Amino acid sequence: MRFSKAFIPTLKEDPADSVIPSHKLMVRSGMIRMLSAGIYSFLPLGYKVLKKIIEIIREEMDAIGGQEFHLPALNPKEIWEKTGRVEAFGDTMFHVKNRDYVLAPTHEEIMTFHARGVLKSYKEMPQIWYQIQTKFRNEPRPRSGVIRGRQFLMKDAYSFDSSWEGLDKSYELHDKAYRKIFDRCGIKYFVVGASSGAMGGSQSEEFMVKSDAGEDTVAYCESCGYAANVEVAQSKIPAVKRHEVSKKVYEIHTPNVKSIDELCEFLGIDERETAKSRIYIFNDEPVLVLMSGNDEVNETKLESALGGAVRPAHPDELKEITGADAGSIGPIGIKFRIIADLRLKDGNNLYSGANKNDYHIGGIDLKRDVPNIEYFDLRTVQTGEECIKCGSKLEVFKAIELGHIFKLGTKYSEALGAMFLDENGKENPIIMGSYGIGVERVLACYIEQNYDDRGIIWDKTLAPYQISLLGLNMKKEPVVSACEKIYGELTQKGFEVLYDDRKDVQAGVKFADADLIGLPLQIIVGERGLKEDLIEIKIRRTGERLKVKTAEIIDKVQALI
RNA sequence: CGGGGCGUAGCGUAGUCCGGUUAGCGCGCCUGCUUUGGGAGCAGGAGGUCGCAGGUUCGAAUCCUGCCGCCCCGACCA
Repeated sequence: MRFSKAFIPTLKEDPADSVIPSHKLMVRSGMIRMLSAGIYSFLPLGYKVLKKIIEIIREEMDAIGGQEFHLPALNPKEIWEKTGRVEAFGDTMFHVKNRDYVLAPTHEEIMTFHARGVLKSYKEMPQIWYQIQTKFRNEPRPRSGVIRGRQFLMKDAYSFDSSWEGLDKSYELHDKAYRKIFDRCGIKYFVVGASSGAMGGSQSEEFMVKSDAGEDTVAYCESCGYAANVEVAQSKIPAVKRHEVSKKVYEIHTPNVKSIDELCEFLGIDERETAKSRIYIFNDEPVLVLMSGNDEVNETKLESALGGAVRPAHPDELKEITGADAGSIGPIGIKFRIIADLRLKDGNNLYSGANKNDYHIGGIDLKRDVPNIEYFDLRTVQTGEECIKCGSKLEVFKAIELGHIFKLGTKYSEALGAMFLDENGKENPIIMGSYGIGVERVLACYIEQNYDDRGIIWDKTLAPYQISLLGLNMKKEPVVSACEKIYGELTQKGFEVLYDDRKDVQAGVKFADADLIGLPLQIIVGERGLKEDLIEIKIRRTGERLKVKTAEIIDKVQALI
């Protein structure tokens, strides 16, 4: 491609509305432009990369026996009502105004619809069906460029099995395919066990990339590879020690002492001797949640312990419920349900609130004084705690979810009546899995991991072109003819070359654009070098420069790429 | 949806508090000449409903009201 004919609108300055590096660089290098919040147009350069990612995904999906579909994004609302997901998605789903259609945010329903009545025998399974297609989600707050959009490309795949063992196998196949896809794309990722959330189903794993732009928080152990979303992560943090002798319960006047830190300072004790109370509302009933010291309540863990959605009690409800404000609440004298973090199990000689403002209680023995207490893992893991598996230090950080694989089970097949006959002629719901990859996120994450202060750094696999050919002064005949020759030969050999043949552009501008766009190799043809019969090759990633005889340039490029 | 910020030419911005020339600057764009290995120089030029609507005023980018859009933090999130 000749730069003079290409539409690659590069920008010298960062766009004002972008924050993260990948977003800035995609806009600056002319890959994308925003149309509206969370809605991006891919320009030719960006679309070239996207197509390469799609092709890798397609190859690996085909390699595990996947069959590619192309389903409509416009769906009758009725089918979504059958699975209860119109309500489940709520405002996240786009609704068409002048007909009873919705824009599909995913495709479990539609794939199941097609399986229903067609996959009727165990003999026809397993099946893996997938597509690479646009999804629509009315995100309340799109952000980070292409990472969270209202319209985005997803590779979504669905497996249909006649047994749970079959599902395990399909799930394994996807796990392997995903690893190959991300490896081939050159992305450094890790896999975490996750809560399956509103998708339903049992096992699920997320493929994550470490990034400050991420929306998930994960705990990761470098030495053994343990990784888990903080929603479910555990650590080896020691339980509170039970002392041999339990003291008696006694009240302490603690004026203006609100936080655990203040309490520790006031009494000269360690935070491990304290129990913090939080009040949550579950099914319109209050629940007191007791945590050790400054441990944070993990609401996801709390919800799975209780088996339903919770909300923190409002500050003005607290006094009515407990008799005290936040900071003075404790387990003694509470008549409603009390649950505590496992770390506190059978703890004694603890300090907690007295349910009376400005008072705390010491000498609490949970076993003796709070007999109905229930214990669950409720705390949020912190950086520096010991890995639950190997005991090394855990690191907690933000990450972007690139892909997610789920064992769905029979939720959708049951709701939509997708049944098959087994070996015994008995009717059963098809056992399903569902597997997604955010295609633009693969692109954005690659860039997040591969850039410097000059621009993007492409490996040849995803690079929109492999080679930048820079004709430094296109008004000089020797430069032009050398460039044309190289361009012709490389193109003939099947290389994708972006040939900067712009006539009235300064050398500096060409260098800057080449570094910004970031193709792996730059062939630099200038009058100066040609006088000595030399052409320069620059390797974008390392900045290394090689001077090569004109006659050897093609061989050298082939060797380097 | 809560909190904060912003909206002036294709991009980046000054001016807004305290109303008053023809709305300024840099980049980019067009023409000509020069320059040509790391974002050139000179000269000339085009490009603006100052987000939209209403109001106050002799006069509004500037003050008031409403709306829209964009970004960030939070909530939410498959």
